[in-house]
Amino acid sequence: MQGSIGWQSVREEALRRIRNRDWPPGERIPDEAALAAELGCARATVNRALRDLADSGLLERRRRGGTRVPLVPVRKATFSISIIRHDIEARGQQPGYRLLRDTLAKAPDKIATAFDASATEKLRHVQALHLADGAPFCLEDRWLRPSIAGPDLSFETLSPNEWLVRNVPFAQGGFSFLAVPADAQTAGHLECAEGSALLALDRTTFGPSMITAVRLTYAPGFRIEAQL
Amino acid sequence: MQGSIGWQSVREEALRRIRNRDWPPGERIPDEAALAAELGCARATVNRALRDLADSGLLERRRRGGTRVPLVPVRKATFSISIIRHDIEARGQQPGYRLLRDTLAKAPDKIATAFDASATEKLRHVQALHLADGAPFCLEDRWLRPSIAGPDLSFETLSPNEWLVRNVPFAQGGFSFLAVPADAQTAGHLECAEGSALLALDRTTFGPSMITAVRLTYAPGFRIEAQL
DNA sequence: AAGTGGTCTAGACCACAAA
DNA sequence: TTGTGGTCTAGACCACTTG
Repeated sequence: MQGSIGWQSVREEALRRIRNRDWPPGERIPDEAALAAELGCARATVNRALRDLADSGLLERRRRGGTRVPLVPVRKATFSISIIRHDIEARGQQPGYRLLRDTLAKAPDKIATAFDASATEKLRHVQALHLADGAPFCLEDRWLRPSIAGPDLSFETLSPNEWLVRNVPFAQGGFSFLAVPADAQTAGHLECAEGSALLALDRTTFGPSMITAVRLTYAPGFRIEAQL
Repeated sequence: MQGSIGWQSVREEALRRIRNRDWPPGERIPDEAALAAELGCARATVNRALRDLADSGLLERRRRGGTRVPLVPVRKATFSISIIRHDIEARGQQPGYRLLRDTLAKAPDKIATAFDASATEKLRHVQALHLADGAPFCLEDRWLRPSIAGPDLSFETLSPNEWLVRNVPFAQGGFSFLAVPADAQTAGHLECAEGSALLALDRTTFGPSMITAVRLTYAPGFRIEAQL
């Protein structure tokens, strides 16, 4: 190795050796000190490079056990979630928005349980449609703890999605993707046939206690894409 | 800050200040040298912590521009993709496998184009069913370049998924999630109603040239889950 | 022009797990 | 026990980009 220094160069060289089977799957590779000597850089630089590869699942590292090329690599993919309007703009389309419903209502058991809400407590239930170039893009069906977003906060022009991202950021949560058949109401809003297979994203957000639960149901044809 | 040292402690302290609005969205935070002095550690340690938060989308960093709490945080989630059998085992279920089809055939245009295959070239077409506790879990529908997996390689007992992960690792590729209605054949294999909404994962893998394209169609109820 | 993050270095100590 | 990665430190230079 003689190319320009830098931990990224070290990573690329290591990646080359992995793909090239110079370092076969299951085998230990030279330790950091040896690589540093061979490549003419500090051990910390090698460490940074190998740690990065390990984070990507292309290497396994263990104290005292050394670094190995895994027999079965676990590739990791990442995708970003933020403001729906930005996603639409990123597709080169004109975003639109329409509030469909904004009421206080008793949530279904599943939701109420997640909120740890009492049997009679009402939650704010908001439904809104996001549009791309005027066509339905995504149906937002959200339950909100009223103490987070009081009645004086209107979602007429600003979607709950965007308000929350801007005002209740940095919270914890979980999410899951699933496929759902379009029910009559959803089919109407998304202008598709009832029973259509739709991609949905369920998401919960909580700080000290539950803040919001939302299902985003996307119009037919929508894909979540990523690179390996 | 007096807790045990370590870059993770610095990250937690920074995270606390972000969530606590000590560092409000849009504002610049103290530079690395200042934080290092305040927290009583080296600048490199602060750097490691803040870089980690920036990688998660919780901070924005720019040379000369300083570090800021973003107005609209972009949360990043990661999920792993590897061997289907392992996923089933991780759910605490007994994995099973059945080969349904293994032929040489002309691929549909969309696939053939991805392979850059000539009009008459045939590709290996494999269909297999993955089972969890004996029930259908996932239908694997794969096209393979024959030069990668010759006819002497049988997929009777080893799924193409697993063979590829073990023998053609470290390749590049892309993938996407989508929802599809179950066609008659898929419904039969997955033992669900025709037209059911199913989660599918399309994936392409290529090295110097296209290696394989696969669609994994999951049984009803399957979810991809992740934490924020 | 100058301030800030990005990175490298050389050395050190520690934690962990394999031998 | 001992070798390996994990991390910290103090100092240095550089790259970018903002004012």
